[in-house]
Amino acid sequence: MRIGELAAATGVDAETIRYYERERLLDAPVRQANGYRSYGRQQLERLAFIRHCRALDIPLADIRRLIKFLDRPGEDCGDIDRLIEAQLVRVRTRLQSMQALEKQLTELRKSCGAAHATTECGILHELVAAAHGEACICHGEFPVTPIKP
Amino acid sequence: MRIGELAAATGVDAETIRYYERERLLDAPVRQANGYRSYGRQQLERLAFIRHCRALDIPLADIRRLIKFLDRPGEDCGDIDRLIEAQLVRVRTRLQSMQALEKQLTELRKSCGAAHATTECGILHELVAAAHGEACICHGEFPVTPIKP
DNA sequence: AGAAACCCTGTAGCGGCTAAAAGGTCAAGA
DNA sequence: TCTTGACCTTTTAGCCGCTACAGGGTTTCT
Repeated sequence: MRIGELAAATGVDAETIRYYERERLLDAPVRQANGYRSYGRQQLERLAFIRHCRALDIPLADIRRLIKFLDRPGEDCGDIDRLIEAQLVRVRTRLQSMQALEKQLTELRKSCGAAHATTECGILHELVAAAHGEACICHGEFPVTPIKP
Repeated sequence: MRIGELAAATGVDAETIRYYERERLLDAPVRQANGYRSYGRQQLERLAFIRHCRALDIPLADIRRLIKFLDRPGEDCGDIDRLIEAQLVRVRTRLQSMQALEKQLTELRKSCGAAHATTECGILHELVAAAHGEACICHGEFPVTPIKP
């Protein structure tokens, strides 16, 4: 299997496959006489494994660790468990901030009334309000108080 | 106000402030005799505006556009409306994929039973299953079917 | 024979910072 | 006065996970 065929079989761009090789997630494959990469079923399965992990948004560094577990089995499963747990925590954290964001933007959009000149735009006014230190639906951590003169 | 004071007043790293200047989100400030940057209240408010937009995850390119609206008011508000709408769409899309991810990882974590050798690790088995083309909770788009020999 | 489709390597770009290197400036303390 | 240390300056490179060239070689189709 050449790289293009592997790409077609997995839906992974050929450039990305070469990138994974550079990043040592895939072993360097055998080369044909002309220098073309040649892949077998094992490499295809490993690539599918990588993409599956990526679909779970697991970082490449963690995938490298998981691959080590695959290659050297019989070791402690707890590390894998912790790795997945950490990923779940990351995802949940981002999920929460995304939810907050969605709420804030929905609120913000409401404030655009019928007016059509930017001077009267509720959205812009709402956004600028933060800069004046007014109470703001989105952004509380660092209220910007005017500097003493 | 020197850059460190502006940083302290807004909670924005001084490096980030210089970065915003390079990216032309902040105007180049007046310099003191010694070459130090000197900021006034206007710059502080602009920085707060930028950070507020960033808290809404609005990309820097869009923030540049919003700043233009601030500087040249009286124009069409519809553009602002569309910009925020687009941001809301982006956020909602990501929110949905985050939710799917959370579900998948929660499922995956369940599959780690009491076994503690990696050979028996349910998580690893589940992850590898994708590579064998088995039905998989997470990853359906490109089922990896073995290559014909 | 020539065009199109594939492959190779190496390098640079994306966004939004963050950090480090290598130096200049200034106020307070020994 | 000298030194320490906190600040400031610039330029440059790194992070992540790709993606997209440029500039070549090879193979396949017509």
